[in-house]
Amino acid sequence: MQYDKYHNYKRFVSVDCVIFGYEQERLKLLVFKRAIEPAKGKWSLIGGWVKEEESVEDAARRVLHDITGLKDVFLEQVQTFSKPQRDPGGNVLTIAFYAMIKVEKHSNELINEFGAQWISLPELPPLIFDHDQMVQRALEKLRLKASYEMIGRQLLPEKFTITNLRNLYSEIFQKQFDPGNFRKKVLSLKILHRLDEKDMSESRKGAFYYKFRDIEEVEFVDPIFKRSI
Amino acid sequence: MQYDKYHNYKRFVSVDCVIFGYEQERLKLLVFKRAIEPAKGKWSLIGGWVKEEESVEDAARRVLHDITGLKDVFLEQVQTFSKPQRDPGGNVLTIAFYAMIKVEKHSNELINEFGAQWISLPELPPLIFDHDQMVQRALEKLRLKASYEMIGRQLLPEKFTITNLRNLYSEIFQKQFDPGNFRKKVLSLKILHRLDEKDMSESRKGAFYYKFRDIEEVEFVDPIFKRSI
DNA sequence: GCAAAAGTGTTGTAGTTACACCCATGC
DNA sequence: GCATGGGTGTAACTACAACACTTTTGC
Repeated sequence: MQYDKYHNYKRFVSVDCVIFGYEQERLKLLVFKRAIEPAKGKWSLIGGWVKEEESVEDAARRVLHDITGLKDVFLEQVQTFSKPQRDPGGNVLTIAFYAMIKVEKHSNELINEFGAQWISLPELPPLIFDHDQMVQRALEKLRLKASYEMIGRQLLPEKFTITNLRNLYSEIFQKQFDPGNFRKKVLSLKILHRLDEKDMSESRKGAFYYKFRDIEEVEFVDPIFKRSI
Repeated sequence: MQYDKYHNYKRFVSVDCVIFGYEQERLKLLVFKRAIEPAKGKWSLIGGWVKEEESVEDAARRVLHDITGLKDVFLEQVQTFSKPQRDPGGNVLTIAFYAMIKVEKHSNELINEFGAQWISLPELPPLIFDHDQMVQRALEKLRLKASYEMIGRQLLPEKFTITNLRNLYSEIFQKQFDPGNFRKKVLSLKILHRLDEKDMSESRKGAFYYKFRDIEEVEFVDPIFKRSI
C-alpha cells in the first residue's frame, strides 16, 4: 500500500453508540455489560469494530441492526475519541454516534441476549473508559437538535399526547415547560396531526392523541425555539 | 495485541484542516497544492498522518504548527470521513478539523514554502477527494458557532472597527447586517474595549478601533443572537 | 359539585428589525 | 457646504413567559 511509508503502526477503529430511548415517561440510555476483555462485564456503550470495506456510519448502522433488528435508525456522529491510552486493550480510535429509537419497537429478547438495560440518565452507573464523556457530548448534541427542531418522531410511539411530548422535552432539558405555552408552540409548527382518539388514562377529560405528519406533508419546518432556551 | 483477532486490516488515520482566515475584508481558506501522490499538485486542504502516540487533536495541532509556526490555535473537530474509497491511495479514515487564525500573524514565507494560498470562498477551486464536503461542513459549524457567540477574536487583527467585525459576519453568513443594530448588539455584549484611536481610512469622521477584552475580564457571555439568524 | 388534567386567552416584556436622523470631517 | 461612513434614537413587531381562566368528565 502506497501510504505504508507514512503510517507504520496499526490503529484499531471502532464505533460506539449512545442509544436514546423513551420509556415510561423517562429518557433512557441503552447500556451493556461489556462482552470482551478488558473490562469484561462492566457497563459500557455498545460498540463494534469498523470493517475494512465499511464507513463508520455503515458500521454504526450494522451494530444497531445486530442488536435491535431495526433498520433506518436515526444516527448522527457525535465526535471522535482518540487518546492513545483511552482503551487499555489497545490503541483504539473510536467514533461515537448517537441514535434515537422507539423502545417498544424491537424485541426485548434480543436486548436481554446482549446483557443490555435501559437506564434513565440520573440512574446511569459509571461507564468504562471515556464512555461517560461520550454520553455527555451526545446529550449536548441531542439538546442542540431538540432546540432547533421538534424531535420525538424517533422516540415516541406512533400516537402520543402533547403532554407526552412536553414531558419528553422536560426530560431532555431537565426543566419544566409551561403546558399552555408548549402546546401552542408545538401546534403552531403544524407538524402534528390530531387523531379522533383520546388517552383517558391521565385525566377525566382525556387528551387527544397526535401523530407526526409525514415528512413529505410538512412544507417548512420552523426552528422550534427561535430564542435560545 | 489483544484486539488483533477482531480487526485484521490496516486503516490509515489522518487529519485534515479547514483553516479560516480573514484578509482584506474577505473570509478566506488556506488551501494547498498537494505534496504527495495520488493527486499530487491538486488543490487540497492541509492534512497529516496521526502518529501512534497522538490523539487526533494533537495531530491537527502539530500539522497547524508545522505550517504556520503558531501555537494555541483555535481548533475544533468537524466530522470524521471514512468511506473506504474516499482516497484512491489507500483506506484512509480522516478526521476533519477547522481552525481560525490571524492571517498577518504568521510568516508568509512558511506558507509559500508549502504551496499554500489564501482563497476566498467564492473563488475556491474544486478540492480533491471529499475535501469540498469538509469545507461545507466546517462552514456550517463556523456559522453555528458565530450565531452562539461573537467570534472574531481568532480572526481579526488586535485592533479593528465595528465595521470590520460586521463585515466579517457578513462574509460568514453571506448576508448584510444593519450597521446600527449590529453595533448596538455587539456593544451590549460588553466584550469589546474601545481604544482612543480611530481608523481614518474608511471615512472622514473616522471609526474607533476596538479590541476584544481579555477573557478573564468577561464575566458572562451572552448568546450573540437569541433568535436564529 | 369538585378535583385534576386538558386546553384557551390575555398581558407584559425582551430581543430584534426597519429606518429616520444626527455627527464629524476632508475635500 | 456636502458627501460619506460613523454613530444614535425610536417605533413597530415577534417570540416568549407568566398566569388566569374555561372545559370535560369520573368519581
